Amino acid sequence: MSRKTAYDVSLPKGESLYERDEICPIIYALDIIGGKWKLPILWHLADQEAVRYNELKRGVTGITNMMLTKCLRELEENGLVVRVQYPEVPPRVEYSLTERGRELLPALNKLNVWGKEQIKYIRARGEESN
Amino acid sequence: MSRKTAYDVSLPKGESLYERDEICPIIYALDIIGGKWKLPILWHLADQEAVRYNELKRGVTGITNMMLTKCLRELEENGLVVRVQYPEVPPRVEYSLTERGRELLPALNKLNVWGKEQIKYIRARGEESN
DNA sequence: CGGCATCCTCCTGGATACTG
DNA sequence: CAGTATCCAGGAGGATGCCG
Repeated sequence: MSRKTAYDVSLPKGESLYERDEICPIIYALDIIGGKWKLPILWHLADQEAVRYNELKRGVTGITNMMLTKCLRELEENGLVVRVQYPEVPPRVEYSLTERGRELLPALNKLNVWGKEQIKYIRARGEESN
Repeated sequence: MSRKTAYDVSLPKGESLYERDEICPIIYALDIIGGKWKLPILWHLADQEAVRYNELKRGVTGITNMMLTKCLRELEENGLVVRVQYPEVPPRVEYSLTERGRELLPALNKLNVWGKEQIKYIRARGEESN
């Protein structure tokens, strides 16, 4: 989805979640962790110290080299992930979450709680229509 | 983005944010509020009691009838928004957040806080490279 | 006023093959 | 082992026009 213009959503002022005429931090955040693979990658990094490229690839089911590399680069650019390359043969590269990356986890956890409730809610709703 | 398979991300068990072999609540949540217009619409509904269709359209800058209608229908299906139609001429339709929709706001607020920090972080980083 | 139908474009992500 | 390069399909979203 293209976000060229949507950051500056104009709204009436007030105590809303964001400030007028600013880029929206939530949309900004979601762009960073958006797409099909960013979250799976982040989770896989979340419960380990450092993970090697192929280890990551095995962990994130179905991802291709292209997408894995691309996502890791983007996460790195945004400072959520660090890449450490060891000068060995065969090559070894390890990825891990930065402090900034870890700071995102509580927010995701909130979403997680809501999402679980939502799943229950939708299921209950589906059954009552049977 | 197609989520046909990505819900069931396989990960080593442990105290990670989600349970193995379950659909991931975070991805589920992000799918519901994802896309270009859902968040702008939700915010616009967040600080009002009830909003009429064209009022909403004026508030969410740049959205077309098609996208507005489509997004509202999807939000309604997921129980975040209610549509109330009044039997008048000319027709009047009002949209508002449900309780479930409001329960999402605290989670978004967390993301908002992180996003603001992230913006500062990225800006600082950009300047140090000048 | 509050939509829906149709057509079209572009961008994300997939498939496949190759390399230092 | 840890990636790149190239090509391609599908779907989200945009433009435009019509309707009860």
